[in-house]
Amino acid sequence: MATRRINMKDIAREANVSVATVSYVINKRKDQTIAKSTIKRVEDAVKKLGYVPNLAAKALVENKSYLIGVVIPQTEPGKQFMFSNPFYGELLSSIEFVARDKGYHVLISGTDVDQSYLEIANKRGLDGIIIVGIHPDNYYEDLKNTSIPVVLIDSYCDNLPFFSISIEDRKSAKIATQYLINKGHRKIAFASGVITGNGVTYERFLGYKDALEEANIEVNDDYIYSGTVSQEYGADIGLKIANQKDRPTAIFSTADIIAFGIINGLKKAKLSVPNDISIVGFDDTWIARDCDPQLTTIKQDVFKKGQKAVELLIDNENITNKNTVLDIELIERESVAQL
Amino acid sequence: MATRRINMKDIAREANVSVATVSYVINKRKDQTIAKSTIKRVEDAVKKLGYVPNLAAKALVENKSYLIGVVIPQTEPGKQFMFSNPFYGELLSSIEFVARDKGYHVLISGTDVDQSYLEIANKRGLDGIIIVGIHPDNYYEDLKNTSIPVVLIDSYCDNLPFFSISIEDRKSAKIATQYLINKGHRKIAFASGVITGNGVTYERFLGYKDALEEANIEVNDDYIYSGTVSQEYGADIGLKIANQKDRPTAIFSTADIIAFGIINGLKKAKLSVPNDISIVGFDDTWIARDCDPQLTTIKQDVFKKGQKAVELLIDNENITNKNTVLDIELIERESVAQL
DNA sequence: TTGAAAGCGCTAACAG
DNA sequence: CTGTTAGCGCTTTCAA
Repeated sequence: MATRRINMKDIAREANVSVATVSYVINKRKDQTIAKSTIKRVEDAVKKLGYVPNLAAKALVENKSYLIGVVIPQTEPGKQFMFSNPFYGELLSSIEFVARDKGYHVLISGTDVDQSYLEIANKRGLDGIIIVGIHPDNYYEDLKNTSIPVVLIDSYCDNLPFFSISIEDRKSAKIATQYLINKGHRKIAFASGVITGNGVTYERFLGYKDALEEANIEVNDDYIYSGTVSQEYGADIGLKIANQKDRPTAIFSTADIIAFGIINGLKKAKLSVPNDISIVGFDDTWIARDCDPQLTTIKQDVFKKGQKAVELLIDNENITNKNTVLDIELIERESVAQL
Repeated sequence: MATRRINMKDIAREANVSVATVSYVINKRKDQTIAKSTIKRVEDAVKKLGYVPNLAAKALVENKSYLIGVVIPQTEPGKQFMFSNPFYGELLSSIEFVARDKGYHVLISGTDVDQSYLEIANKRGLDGIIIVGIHPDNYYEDLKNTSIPVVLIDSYCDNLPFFSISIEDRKSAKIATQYLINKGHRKIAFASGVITGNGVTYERFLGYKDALEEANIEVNDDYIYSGTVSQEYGADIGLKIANQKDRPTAIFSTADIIAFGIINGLKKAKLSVPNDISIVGFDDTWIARDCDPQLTTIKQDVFKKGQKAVELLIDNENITNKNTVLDIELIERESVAQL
């Protein structure tokens, strides 16, 4: 059998001090003054015996788990995380990196329809929860009844007592659309995932309309495509647009991956980007650079988004405004032509 | 301040029983016989007070964390998880799903060069570790010194005391290559990520050579492309192959995402798949279906791979052979032409 | 500058 | 069938 794990008592014995002292040394507590020599004895013992603190015990007494829960949207329960959109993978990556750097670890979960996430959160005594993307309303309802700090990423729920991190989705979409307008386009399509009231997609839809209105262009319902955030749906759109009677000359897509699909669909229909149709994407994930042509897109700082989320959870002492808004930037590449 | 969490003592008081009895009921212990009426009283109290067990306490006394660690390869520390290859996302998804179903949760980590993962594992008292992909040798060395069960996915380290899950990579690659040979191809290129001794890529390389040898085709070094597992590198290969003097007529790629890139690179060079060049991929991720043309590829059961990994960690009582080998299947689609 | 001891919430002998 | 109690490994008063 594996030998018993080394604990504080062992260190105390080895270093000829009490467990309290060991604890003080291990945690480098500033409010306790320990003799240099004692510190050294303890540290030597730790090294010699290979002591590693037991976080479960620490959690129990401190009532703090050093654990952050991240909820990732799934295509269907038990199926796949939405990593087909690279945005989520990049985000998770930055969350994990920043959390680990601060001594926290990341617990991931998919969503189950029947089981509330709250139970997991409470069982584990999570120190914070990061919810990515849109979820059913009752999901958020549940979460209201907890004292665990929650950060919503890419979800607009102003009335809820959660932190949120977002970009100016509406303005970003407006900028993207205006860019197209400035390039001489007036027949501009909108391509996105499902448009729901509390999601980024709706905001971006509003921004799209803002730009059109300001330019006195009427919104044409035939130019609105809304489905799933996938290259598959994008390819669908591409095909449909190619065969549309009064075809748009440009498309604003709310995700690079959709834009990517559109390009493929268009190619299949022998249309070329940007010669026949221009397109602007969103996110600036690696896909934008791997498209042919490379995608002009709205870049958001994914790393910062994850980083900020973790910081909000960990150092949320004196946060005044619960809503953090990050900057965006339009990256010009090759997918838009001047009309 | 948040009110104190409900604990067993509260339930015991409410239900007029002892904490031991509460524990027995909560855990539905078969070895204890409890009066129906008592059970009901306890369950009612649990519901009334909204009791949720504290896993940290349970972990402390049981010496069991119900936590499984998953190590995902990263492009660089602090950069991104390798989710640009959809395979990893799908795998993680299935691991999380199966684990949760069994009452375990999943802790994810990237890899740090300087800090051993072992420390995290020990601190958390992980019940199991799943290592995905290839890592530096010292990574595995560290892990040998732990009593935590380890499952290696897609890594060949026979001499190490770990479980492993794999497919017959060598045979799979041979099947793929033979398929190409049977279609009349003799100039067959090999495209992969870095080829290292303990990785799947090397095995697949061997399988590729096996098939060639059996067909008396000499291995041509000019046909071996080895770089990173990315669409970007694939696009590179595509371009290079297009301009190659004695161009191959077919390519076997060890990852769909590379194959996908190759197709794009080839297209850019005005070559068409499969008319000019045939290609077989590997994994059967969503990318294979989203390619144009759709990719003929080796399908591996990613869900089962994740599921098996979790099962090995949790129910590893009487496992006889440490190496689990899963089946594969060649999926015929549109990317290969008869010569 | 250090240590004794209580207790975090839970499980598991063991006793009744 | 149910309760008492001793820890699990750690932090933290409080006392020395």
